[in-house]
Amino acid sequence: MAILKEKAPERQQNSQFAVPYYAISYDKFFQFGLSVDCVVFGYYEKKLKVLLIKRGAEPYLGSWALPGDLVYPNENIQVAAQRILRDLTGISELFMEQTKVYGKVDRHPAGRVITSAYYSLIDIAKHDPHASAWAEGAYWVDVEDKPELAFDHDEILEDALQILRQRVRHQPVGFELLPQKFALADLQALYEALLNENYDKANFRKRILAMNLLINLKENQKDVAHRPARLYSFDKKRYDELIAKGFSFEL
Amino acid sequence: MAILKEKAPERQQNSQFAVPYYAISYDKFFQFGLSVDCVVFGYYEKKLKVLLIKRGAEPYLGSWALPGDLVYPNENIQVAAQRILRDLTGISELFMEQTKVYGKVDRHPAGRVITSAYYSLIDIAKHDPHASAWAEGAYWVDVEDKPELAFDHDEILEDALQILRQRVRHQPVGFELLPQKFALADLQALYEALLNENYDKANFRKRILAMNLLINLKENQKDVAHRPARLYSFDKKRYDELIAKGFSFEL
DNA sequence: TTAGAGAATTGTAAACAATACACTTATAGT
DNA sequence: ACTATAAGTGTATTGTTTACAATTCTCTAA
Repeated sequence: MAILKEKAPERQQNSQFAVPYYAISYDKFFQFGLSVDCVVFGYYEKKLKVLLIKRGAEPYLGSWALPGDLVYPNENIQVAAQRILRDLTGISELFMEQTKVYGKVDRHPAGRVITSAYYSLIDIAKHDPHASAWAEGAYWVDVEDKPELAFDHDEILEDALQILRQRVRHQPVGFELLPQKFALADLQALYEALLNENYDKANFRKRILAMNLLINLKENQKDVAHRPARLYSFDKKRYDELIAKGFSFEL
Repeated sequence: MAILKEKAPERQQNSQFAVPYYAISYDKFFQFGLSVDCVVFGYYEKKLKVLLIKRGAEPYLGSWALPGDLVYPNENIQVAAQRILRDLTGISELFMEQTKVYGKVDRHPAGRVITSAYYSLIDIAKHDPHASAWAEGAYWVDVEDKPELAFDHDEILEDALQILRQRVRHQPVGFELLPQKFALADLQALYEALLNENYDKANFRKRILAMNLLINLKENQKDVAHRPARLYSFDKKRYDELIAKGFSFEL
């Protein structure tokens, strides 16, 4: 361990556990509220959707917003996030990942509330959202055509979207948005919707299959008016193995 | 805007702005402390370093820790982060980026303190750290050979390291660790140290130059005992232009 | 002044991967 | 059995990456 710089001359101020010289009492530091806001993405009819609520309470009564709630003082953040999504969707084991913290002094009219944002991906067909207590209703809204949101939620959503696009390029999170069994064309359409690009069918298929992350279910689509496609599912076990070996997913 | 689900039956609980049914008062939600912890990376003698302090106050007096401090109730988080690093390094315009929030109920012995972590990259040669008030001293420590840290700082550092590696692959943040003027071999050594890989000198050079993100300074190294290398600097202006056009940096 | 050391820089053939696009196959509906 | 539609396959071309050798430049020390 290289030490490049020795101890500096003493000053006595700003100590984390003593009263600072300009006399703000220690308690003053413990006045923050903490909330979680969830950006829940879904995919439906070739469009990326986000789950929004209409606020049923002040402030911003009646406005559109991301689902979120205050965290209890004895509750872990991750647990709070799961609680909010469980209330909203009825699902308890959701894919969730932290995006960013938002803590502008004036971001919340009720006081200094900092919020930790999470994004989540779910298969819409499988799980319809309920409305919850603090909302008039929960709705799936097209991301491309969303209303203005309360608080700084527009910024939170924008950031989450950017992080989703980044992730989807480098990690196979996209599978969370699809049903368990899907055709390669479904996967391609999803990627095209998410990333706003078009891929060649033959080449997309080859690239995806070359990764060896799909299980061929030896089972075909039903009730389509043309040649039915082969169904696949995502091989999470194999993915974890590859990751452990230092494999990096690309597009 | 597609509405897939209408308003659900009413319940009255958990409201963000009414007292919940199990009678926790509203004030009870505003008891959190907020801190910022900074993971400052530097690069020196072909090793990745991190700036650590030795704590000069309880709790964890005498332990190694990341530099950090409580945020004032009227202070923006980003501002607090800059303040902490300015106290420590004397630099006011540092590259900083949020990594994650840590909020386990018991992570801090003094109460419920959630912390927002930031990482930062600086050119060690240019800026020596001071020790600050709450620390006995600030030291550059080899990341590969670091002591155990106070609080959950081991986890924070580990996560930051992972994020740094991810970033450095896809965005040219690495340049922040180098002096303004550098040789291609310096850049290669930096990448090799960061990512723990070895690159072919000829191919690395071609890949980097093909990106057109370096400015050839038409100026050579001095005082080396062999053919001096051409010096380059990073062309941030051009990078911003490319990004605006949807360019994505790779490795 | 010059030879040798050490690293920078350039060049290139071969291996590999990505792309465009045409072709073949399977099912449902008429 | 014929047509429409989309699934799935094959391949030549082009472009990129890799490995490794050859060359150039400057310093140092004889």
